[in-house]
Amino acid sequence: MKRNNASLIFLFGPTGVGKTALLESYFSEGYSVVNADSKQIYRHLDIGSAKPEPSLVARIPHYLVDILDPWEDFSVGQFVHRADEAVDEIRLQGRIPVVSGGTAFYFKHFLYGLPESPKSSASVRREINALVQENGLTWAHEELAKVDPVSAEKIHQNDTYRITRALEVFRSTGCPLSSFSVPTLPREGLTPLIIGLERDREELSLRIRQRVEQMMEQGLMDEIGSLLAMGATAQWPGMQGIGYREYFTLQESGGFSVEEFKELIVRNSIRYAKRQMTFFRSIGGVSWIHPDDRAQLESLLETYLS
RNA sequence: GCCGCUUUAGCUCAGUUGGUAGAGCAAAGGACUGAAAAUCCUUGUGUCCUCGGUUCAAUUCCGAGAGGCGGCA
Repeated sequence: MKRNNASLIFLFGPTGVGKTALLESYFSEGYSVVNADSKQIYRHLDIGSAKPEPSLVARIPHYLVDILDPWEDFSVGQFVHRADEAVDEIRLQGRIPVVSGGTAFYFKHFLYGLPESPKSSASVRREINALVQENGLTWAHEELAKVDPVSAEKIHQNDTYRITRALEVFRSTGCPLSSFSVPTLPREGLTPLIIGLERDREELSLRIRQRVEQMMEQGLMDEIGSLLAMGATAQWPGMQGIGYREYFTLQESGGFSVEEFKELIVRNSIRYAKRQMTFFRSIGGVSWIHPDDRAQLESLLETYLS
């Protein structure tokens, strides 16, 4: 098997599809993994984020796992920069990088490159949030329409997140978000083998259910307990992850039963998996396979790497 | 056994003074310009429990039967 210096593999799929197991059996020899999962970058989120076992990480070098504390901010921009560095380093070692994870947004921008728009500013965002809080979302959308009619047209009036971001960009640059161009083609020299993992709905739901059960057995509650002891709040970026956020949601609404907690995690995971699939399907050039289809996977690798 | 209430979307229930029905939740589909496990959008045909009667027309009224809940025996 010849190793092309430009070789790069993407491995993605919805939560619970079986990415980690596949890494274990196919990519342990001569490969290094670059994590593309927005929650596994955080330390202390081991069980709830379904982080790979230490034994796997010991066998296959992993990059971008455990690089931040769960209260620290991260973004696609940082992901792309750090993933680029990781890929370079892996190649220097004569190994093949496998970008693996479930955050479709990260894959998209890694493949196409970042838009020209500026990175997010926490302080400006805070200001905007305060204004939105005070004057209401309708007002915010109208404000946006004044300074950036193109974005206002595209962003739905209920989409707090995107309205805030668009206003933030205008405030910090004086230019509308829509004036920054978005790349539509893969970056120069980037020709990865894109492997998408897919299972049918019932199969995936069942696996998600089993995995949540397993997380509870592994001590998800204890993990949350120690995060709380560290001062965790629902506002920590890491606490937005499924398996953690449900704790805060249920706390807020009063009651709390383990059964309820598990069911909520299962439901949110299944919904997330669906959103992931929608996003992944919009990425071009993907070879979709079932994780158990060894022959298909082997032939894809063979063809790509020779 | 008797009496009362109840049976409508996967679930909880509205509703039609008789013209074949609609909310919430669940579910399905979609979007994605540096927080993305985030944020947001769209989508409701279902023997209105069954059988019979009245009626131009019944899920709606009447009768019987069946299931559920409660009370009395």
